[in-house]
Amino acid sequence: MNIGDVSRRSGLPAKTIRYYEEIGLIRPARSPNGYRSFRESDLHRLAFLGRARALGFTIEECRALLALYQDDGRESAQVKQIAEDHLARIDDKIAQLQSMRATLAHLVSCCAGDDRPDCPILDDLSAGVGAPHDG
Amino acid sequence: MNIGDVSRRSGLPAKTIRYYEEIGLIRPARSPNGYRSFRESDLHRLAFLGRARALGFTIEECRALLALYQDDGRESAQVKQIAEDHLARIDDKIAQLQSMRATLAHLVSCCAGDDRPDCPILDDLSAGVGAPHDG
DNA sequence: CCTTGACCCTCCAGTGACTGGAGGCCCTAT
DNA sequence: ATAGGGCCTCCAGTCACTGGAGGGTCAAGG
Repeated sequence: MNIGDVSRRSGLPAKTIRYYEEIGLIRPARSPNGYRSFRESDLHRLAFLGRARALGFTIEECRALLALYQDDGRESAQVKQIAEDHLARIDDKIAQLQSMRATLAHLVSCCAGDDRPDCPILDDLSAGVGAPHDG
Repeated sequence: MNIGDVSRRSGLPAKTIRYYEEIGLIRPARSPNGYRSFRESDLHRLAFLGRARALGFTIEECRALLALYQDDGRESAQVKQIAEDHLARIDDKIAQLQSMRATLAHLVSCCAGDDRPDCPILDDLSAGVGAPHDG
């Protein structure tokens, strides 16, 4: 298979596949003409990577997961640890975004959104540093 | 004020403040010795930026918001538009993360996390591309 | 006068995970 | 011979910083 074929079958852009080779996540063979020549096992690895990335794992986590996947002597606890760490990160991010969302939604609901300049959003943003009021 | 003072008062790292100058968000004066010399108005801008960034606005949105803030002839609708676009982006991200979270939490709950190699997390990740099964 | 230490400066490189583009080779069909 | 699509490498850019090297400035203490 050429890169275009694996790109279509894995759903990953060719650029990304080349990048994954560059950082050592896959090692496709080469044809005499210099083209990358992918086996089914390469495609399988790429599909794995695509799923893991879609779940938000970092590249380094993907690398670790792939290594565990290949390792018959792994302990599922190692995999679970990676997944749980990632889950915790996701929860942090969700919490952060929800906090932003709450503040922002409130400000938006307070703003008339008309042709006048008065704007509670800007008022809030500019209210950070205490203006030195007599004292 | 030197950069260390505004850093402390705005909560932004000195590096970030220099960066904001580099990209034209602030224009502090200079002392004869070459040090940046910040006025209260610079600090105010930085605090504004800090708040806007904390709400997740991009730098370019911050630039636009600052411009509107300075513009007495603004219409609050312009501000609201930026905030609503951002709110929509946040909602997208939250939805995406929650979908990841759901899948991942399910997988984690299915994984024994012991010393044996069997792992539903890896099974799921590797189940992307149809293995050619007899036919 | 000299040193110490905290502060400040600029410039360069790196982060994560790609993405876009230039410039050029390969292969098949006409 | 040519046209087109696919493939190659290498370089630069994204976003918003962050770290570090190498060096100047300033006030206090010996």
